[in-house]
Amino acid sequence: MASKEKHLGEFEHIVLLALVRLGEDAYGMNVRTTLKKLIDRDTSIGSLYATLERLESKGYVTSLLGEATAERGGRAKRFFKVTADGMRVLRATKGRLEVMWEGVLLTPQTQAGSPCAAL
Amino acid sequence: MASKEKHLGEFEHIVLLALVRLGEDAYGMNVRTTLKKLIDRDTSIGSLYATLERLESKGYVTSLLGEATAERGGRAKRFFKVTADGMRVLRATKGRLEVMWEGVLLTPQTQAGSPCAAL
DNA sequence: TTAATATTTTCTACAATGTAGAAAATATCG
DNA sequence: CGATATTTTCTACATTGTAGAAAATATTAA
Repeated sequence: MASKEKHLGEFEHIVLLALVRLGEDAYGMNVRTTLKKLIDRDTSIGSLYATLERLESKGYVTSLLGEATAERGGRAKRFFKVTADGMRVLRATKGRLEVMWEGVLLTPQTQAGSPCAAL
Repeated sequence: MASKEKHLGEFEHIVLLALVRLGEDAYGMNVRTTLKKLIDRDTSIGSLYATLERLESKGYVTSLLGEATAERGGRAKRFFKVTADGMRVLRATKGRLEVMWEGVLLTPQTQAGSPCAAL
């Protein structure tokens, strides 16, 4: 057959992007606050870690426990890093979305007769 | 609290876009072939209709049975139309994705030190 | 040292979305 | 009518999204 592409879920997509952006500072709680700041998205810790773990089991990210010498209270951070495969699937996902969006108008007052006459 | 946004699932997103593009000719089987042509995505009929129905129950599309006077064999087509709400959620989804993608590099040879050093 | 507090992750459950294929419906044509 | 063509409906299950309590583990105060 054809098309053996892997698809990123909507939230997986977002989380993976947050990890890329955070770079060296990519750990759970930080991803959470980042999503809140950037797109005002509220996510529970459970949702986040479940997704993080699934991304890891798919090989899109790897994780490593942080240094125990941090000067703060609390449990050790777990840092995540997006893998080459993770970047690949991000690229593919973006590409497909771009193709699908091609020519689709978004203005609230879409002109009649256009292929996008929903409004 | 905040952020009462509705999120489109990955496939819902794609299907909604296909419907917009197909315009007057947006019915199940056609969406299927369109997805295959545009992004080489194989979808079973079951997957497609399940999603179409969910989109309708959320108010993102409406549907209407086609004319019985079609000059061909087979069952009547069911045409779908994206609603104003459907367009709204598409816009919102795209906006969030654009924010998340901002500044994220995708070239396979990403330069070291950049926030995107996965490759 | 022990308790209080702070920070982050793990665990457990369930809801929503994605996926598939057989079956049903319904039209034309020989 | 029976064969064939086209499209949708139905039934089931896998994967992803969601949440919050509990656990782990560090610092600081008593």
